Amino acid sequence: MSKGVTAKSKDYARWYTDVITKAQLADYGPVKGTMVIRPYGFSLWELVKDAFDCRFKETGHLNAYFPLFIPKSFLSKEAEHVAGFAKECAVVTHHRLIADSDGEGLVVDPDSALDEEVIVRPTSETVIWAMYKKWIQSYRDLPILINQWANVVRWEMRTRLFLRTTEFLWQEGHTAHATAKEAEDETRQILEIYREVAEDELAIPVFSGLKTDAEKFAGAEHTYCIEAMMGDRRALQAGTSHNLGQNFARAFDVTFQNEENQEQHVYATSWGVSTRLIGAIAMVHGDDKGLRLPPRIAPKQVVTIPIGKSEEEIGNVLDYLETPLQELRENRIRVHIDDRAGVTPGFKFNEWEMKGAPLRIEVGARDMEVNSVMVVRRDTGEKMSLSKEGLSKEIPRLLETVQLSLYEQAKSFRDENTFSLESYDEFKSIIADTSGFVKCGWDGDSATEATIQKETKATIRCILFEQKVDGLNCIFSGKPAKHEVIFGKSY
RNA sequence: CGGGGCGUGGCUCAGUCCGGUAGAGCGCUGCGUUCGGGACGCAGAGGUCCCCGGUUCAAAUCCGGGCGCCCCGACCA
Repeated sequence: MSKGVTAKSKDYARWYTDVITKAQLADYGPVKGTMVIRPYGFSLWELVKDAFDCRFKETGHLNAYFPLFIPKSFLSKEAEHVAGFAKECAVVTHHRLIADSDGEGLVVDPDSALDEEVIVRPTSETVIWAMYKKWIQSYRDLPILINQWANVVRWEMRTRLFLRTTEFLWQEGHTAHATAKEAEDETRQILEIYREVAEDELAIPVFSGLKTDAEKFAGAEHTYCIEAMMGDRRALQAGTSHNLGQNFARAFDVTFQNEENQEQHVYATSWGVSTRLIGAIAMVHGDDKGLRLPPRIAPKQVVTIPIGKSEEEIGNVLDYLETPLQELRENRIRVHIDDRAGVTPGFKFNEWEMKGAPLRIEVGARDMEVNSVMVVRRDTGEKMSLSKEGLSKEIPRLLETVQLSLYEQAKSFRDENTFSLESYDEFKSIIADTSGFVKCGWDGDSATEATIQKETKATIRCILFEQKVDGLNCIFSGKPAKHEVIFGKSY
């Protein structure tokens, strides 16, 4: 691992790429736009995933798996949905390769063309609703609360590790309900889970709200979202929950008989978060030394680095630490001992800072003499000498402190860069000069939204749940505001 | 798809203008000394200079053609 990363202030995009690759979260795959998630990055993803998965299960959802391949014709059944995804679909047209006539290469066998071409799922609404049609007859079959963890493919032109890759991992929930209210409750319940995981586990403060029609999911009645601010003050959509109404039920003709024996279309929701969240964690918390991971999702919460001049001295340190570290493990703390030989302690300090381990324990002869250990916080860099006996109590407390501190730091940063404005001139200069979020009134007109986007590149990230529209005017038109919204430049 | 740049050891790149033994730093391997903030010495390994063709006694270097990648603009979780 070469030294350091490009300074955040110097080149944010490069800083980000440096951190992701040097912390060994991910690497570029051989096909343009693809990404390898390396073991450290995948461990992080697994912890994020579990935080969501257990909450989905607590609220009655079950995991299932639907196919990667979808008949091309399915995509076209819902008009908005096609328009949204058709232009970025990978299409499978053949099923065989043969040796090239003039050498060693392989070419597509023209005789192997598929009768019906299939697409690689960009999202699974269509296959899932084709199946739900078979499974739903009566109100007794409802609700269906299914989630799947899967990969999807969207053929993007410009990609960035975790933030936008051709293939990515995500979770997509697809539910079917008897009433509009149930579907709406589900959509909101999931959004609340997203908010909770983002804030409590990933330590990322978010704005929750509604997407405008221009920004909503293709095929949804309406879309709720959580929006976060990255370290360069740009917005990142961190999760979306869609109320699909009866759009997909109509497109796939999915009906049920209600208690009054009437045939009705089913109400639907879908919702997702993706590996993009890993990018968000890096951008919200990272600094010029690398990642800073919130303890609740850090693969290694406490990294111990023994210091000594010989194998024997290292052995003594490991003996010294055995009991306290065992106690921590029994307490379900993820403890790692970096006892690699031939690498200096200083190198290890830097490496684990790059990887964002929340706490580091350094132990050498000096500590053993006074029956203590040196503990260093990644978020602040603060070093403290703690008694060996107190560790099993102190470490969990410190991890909590770091968790909260990261959240507070991120929240202060976001709030300092969120401006409540009333003048469009100020709006333009804020967006152009420092970036950041602008909280302001909007007249609800999509033409206004489009013009602002054209002039400033800022989009409405969300219509806030908590609204104060009394006396508020539209930032652009000056007409009475219909909504209070957050504008920002987005990823 | 439009504009710009680049392909040389695992990585970052020099060498190309002006043809003449393929280099540096980092990384890697071995041994020794080190070890509380990215250690040092010695010895080594590692190359289709993107590909194809041409010019030449001789091509990483010149000429022609191709391929690939990166950056900037129009779409996006």
